[in-house]
Amino acid sequence: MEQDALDRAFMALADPIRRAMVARLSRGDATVNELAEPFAITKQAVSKHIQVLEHAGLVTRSRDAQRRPVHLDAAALERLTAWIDRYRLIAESRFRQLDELLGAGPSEHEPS
Amino acid sequence: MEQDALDRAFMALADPIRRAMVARLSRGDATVNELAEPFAITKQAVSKHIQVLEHAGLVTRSRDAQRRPVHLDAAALERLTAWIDRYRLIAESRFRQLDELLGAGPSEHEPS
DNA sequence: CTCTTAATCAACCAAACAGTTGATCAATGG
DNA sequence: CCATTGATCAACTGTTTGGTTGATTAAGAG
Repeated sequence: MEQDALDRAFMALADPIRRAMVARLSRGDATVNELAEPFAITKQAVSKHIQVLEHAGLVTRSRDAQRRPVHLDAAALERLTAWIDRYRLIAESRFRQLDELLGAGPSEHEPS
Repeated sequence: MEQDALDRAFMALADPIRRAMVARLSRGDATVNELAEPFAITKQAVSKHIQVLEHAGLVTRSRDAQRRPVHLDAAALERLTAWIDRYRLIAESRFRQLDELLGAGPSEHEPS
C-alpha cells in the first residue's frame, strides 16, 4: 500500500461520521440517503464524506437506477491493520526480548 | 476507546512523517533530534508531530537529563486494529454467508 | 556563572478542510 | 414532455493544519 493511499485511508477514518458510515456499511450496502439519515448535516456534506471514503479506497460504488449504493471494501481495511500490525508486532517482540533478559527465564544470561 | 481518541489516533497516522516516526519507534525509543534526522523540516515541526502522536495516545515520553525520549505504545496500536477488525470481520462474515448461499458448499441449502 | 545541547513556546502564514446554499445532472414514472 | 427522486457540482466561508522564524526554558558540563 503506497504512502498516499495510507494517508487517505487513515485520514478517512479520523472522522466520527465516516467511521459511523463504515460501521453501518459493515452490515450491508447503503445509499447516500440511508447513510445520511443518522446525521444532522446536509446531504451534500454526506456525499463529500462518501467521496472521501471512496478516494481512500475504503468503499466502492455501483449504480442501481437513480441510486448509487455504497459498498465497504473489507480488503482495504485488512491492508490498514496489516500496516499497523507490522510495527506493533516489532515493538511487542522487543518487549518480549527485554522481558526474557530481565526476567526469570531459563537463559545463559543467568547471574551467579 | 472513545470517539475522540480514535479521531486523534487515526488522524495522527494519516501523515507519512508521523507514520515513519512510528516505524522508527517500533525498533526502540528515540529523542526528538533522532526522529527529526531523516526529514527536511525544522525541529520545531518535528516536535509538533510528536505532540500530535502523544496527544493521540500512541506514544509516551519520559525524561533523561535534557533528553525527552519518545516511546511507542503498542497497546494503543492494538486498540486501533481492534476497531478496524471489528467491522472488517462483520463485513467478511456477510460475504461468507452469501458465498455459502450461492456456492457449492455442503449445506442444507443444496438444491435437488 | 557561562556555554552548549535538547526541546518547547509563541506568533504568524499559506494551504487544506468541513460545512453551507443554490443550481444542476441522471434516471425513472405518469 | 414534465415532475420527482437521488445525488452531485460549484462557489463561498470559517476553522484547522503544517510549516516557518525567533525567543525561551531546562539540564548539564566546564
